Amino acid sequence: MAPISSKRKKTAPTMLDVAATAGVSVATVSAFVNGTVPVSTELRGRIEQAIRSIGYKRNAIARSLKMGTTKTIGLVIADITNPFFTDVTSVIQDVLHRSGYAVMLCCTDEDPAVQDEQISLLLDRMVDGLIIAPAGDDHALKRMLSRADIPTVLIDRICGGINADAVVLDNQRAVQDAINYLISLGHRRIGYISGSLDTSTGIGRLAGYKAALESAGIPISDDLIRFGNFRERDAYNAAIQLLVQADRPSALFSANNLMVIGVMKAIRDTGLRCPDDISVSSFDDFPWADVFQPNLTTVAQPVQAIGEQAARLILERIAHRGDQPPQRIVLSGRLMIRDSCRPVADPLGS
Amino acid sequence: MAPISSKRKKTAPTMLDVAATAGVSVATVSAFVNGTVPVSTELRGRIEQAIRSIGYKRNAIARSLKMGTTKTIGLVIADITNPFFTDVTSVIQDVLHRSGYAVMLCCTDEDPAVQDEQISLLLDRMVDGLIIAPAGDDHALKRMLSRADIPTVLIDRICGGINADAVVLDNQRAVQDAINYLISLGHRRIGYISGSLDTSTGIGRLAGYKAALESAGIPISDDLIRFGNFRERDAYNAAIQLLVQADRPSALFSANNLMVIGVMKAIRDTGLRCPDDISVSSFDDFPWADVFQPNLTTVAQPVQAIGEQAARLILERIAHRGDQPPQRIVLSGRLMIRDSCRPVADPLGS
DNA sequence: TGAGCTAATCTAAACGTTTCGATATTGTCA
DNA sequence: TGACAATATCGAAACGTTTAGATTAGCTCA
Repeated sequence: MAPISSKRKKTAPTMLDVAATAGVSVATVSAFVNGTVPVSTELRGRIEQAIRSIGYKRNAIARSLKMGTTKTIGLVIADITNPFFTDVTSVIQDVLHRSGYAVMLCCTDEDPAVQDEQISLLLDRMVDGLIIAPAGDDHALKRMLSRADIPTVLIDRICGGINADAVVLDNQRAVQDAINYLISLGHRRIGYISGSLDTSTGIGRLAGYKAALESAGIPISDDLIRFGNFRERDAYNAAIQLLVQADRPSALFSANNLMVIGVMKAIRDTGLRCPDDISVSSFDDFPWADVFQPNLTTVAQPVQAIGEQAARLILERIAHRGDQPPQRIVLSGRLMIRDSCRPVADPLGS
Repeated sequence: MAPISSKRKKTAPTMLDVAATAGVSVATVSAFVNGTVPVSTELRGRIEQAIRSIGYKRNAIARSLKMGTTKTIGLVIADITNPFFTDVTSVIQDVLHRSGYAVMLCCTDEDPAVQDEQISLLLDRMVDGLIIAPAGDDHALKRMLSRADIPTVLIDRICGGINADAVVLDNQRAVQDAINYLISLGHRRIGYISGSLDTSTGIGRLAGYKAALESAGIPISDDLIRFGNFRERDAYNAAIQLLVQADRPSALFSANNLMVIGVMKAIRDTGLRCPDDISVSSFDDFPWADVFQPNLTTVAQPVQAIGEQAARLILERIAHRGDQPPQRIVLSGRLMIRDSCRPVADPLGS
């Protein structure tokens, strides 16, 4: 007898198979597998044996369909290549896995259009919750979220009109501290490489810069503010513009980690040296910041706490849905003073 | 009339609802939504209208159950915090999304036990394929994979006994080139901070080191080889050991990016300076390597190509299952010479 | 005019679970 | 001994799709 087909469609064993070989009903198998209802030791043994012998594994898809829950969280960030998001992702992933949740990762590349697409993809797949670092202040996003009515927590950035839990930094205060430090070193012409003002972080950080100058009585000049859109390349161009000015700034602050690389390249390419010729500081810390020169003075974000809080919030929100009003958790940055900033040269040598 | 329940269980609209409001059967709706079978313009209009009016979205879970495919790929890596994996993840993510696949991310933290757990999680969720950078050479992993019979591609590392597609680097040659470069600068005592020999990368890179020394006629000394297990902290300790030796090495090579941070910290903490007192080179490049001092000489991996090939292989394997024998793609590293390595000091001043 | 086609639509059975309500099997007590 | 719980088990109906096969309507052509 020839085999029916050489390409046997190997179907994974199901509960039905287990039930058959153990001589019980599928309801009993289900009860045993999930421990929802007591099963006699007799049957328990037979089922256990059957499961082992045919190598049964519960099908999570079928379960999801029936239960209406996928035990999966969608994580939407701008760029997995950015160490800040990487660190946060790492801890979120860790915490959620420990609670039995899987994480679906999506990167928006700071583009609201692809963000909408990605979120739609996650919604289709019926994720139980969404953790989003929103790119831009997008209507489509708001509509989708309010429509889908899904537990959501915003991280890093908030978004007007989205009434969700959020964990963010006190960006204004953090930058203000950093700029105050520069001012305390005698800097008056401080260049600022800003992120996009479509994000709450871009706005908050710039506000911190302005507040610091203002309270020190230093006039705010648009000549000293350039936009790097949180990208290295744009920041490079922005920094070049500031550096070739006749009266160039004595210090530069970059509103995130990606941009400070561009800033340093610009400094190198204009033949300047940091910190000798110009001081530099930036938002976001690096693990190598205190080994490679110049040791950057940065604003470190509490990435561990951000990730933990985000994971906690989404789990709570899933457990209790709309019982409580949205929470907003505001954390503080920490100024890490190293040696990329020098006191401003005193022409009088006093 | 009081409402039945104030907590209306808002159920998402289904195909049945669409069918009802459009006055057609669900089969027709399905045909329209998927474009599998021609539908008259008349009904097409009615269905389109109905979908818009009740805000219908196809339920991907139900679809997956029926179709046996989730359009999801599991990505299993050691550590999302490592820039190498981050870069590769980013491009894999990108390519797969473009093909309509979602990516589920799991981190093993280099621990075979959690690796098994994570893969089991992914298998439960019926991912259509797996891209793995295996941690260790694990039986449980092999058993799971051969049992599950799922399209798999290995990246970065291979694993004896797993007969899957793979995209790896020619680690031996890459390290050999780097060590040859050090030798060409006159170095004879070259310290090596190795990764774990449970991984093919750990083995291949160490082999490169040894091969280079051997072909230069330099004796291989165990005193110059220490294990950093691909972690910063372990590498720090390993480097300290090498640096406090009476006859300390004149150059150090680190087998990955995480470890070289530890190495640099060790150099700093023993009061030495790179490259003046000691030369340093390492596997894996950094985006900032040419702006911060010392500008590290590194072996850059073609991360873009690795990610693209991995994504391509998994898609092909999903499309054609077991038709073709497993492919192994071997890419080459590139030595990026900067200035963390100096010619060895010549005591005779010749 | 009606047999034979084609094309569009529908009916109903899966996919692999969970779970409600029903049934069978005990043991307890009046 | 019969009524009544208390338990353990089972049967079958969902969950929201896809799709094979049946049905219907509209043609063509002998």
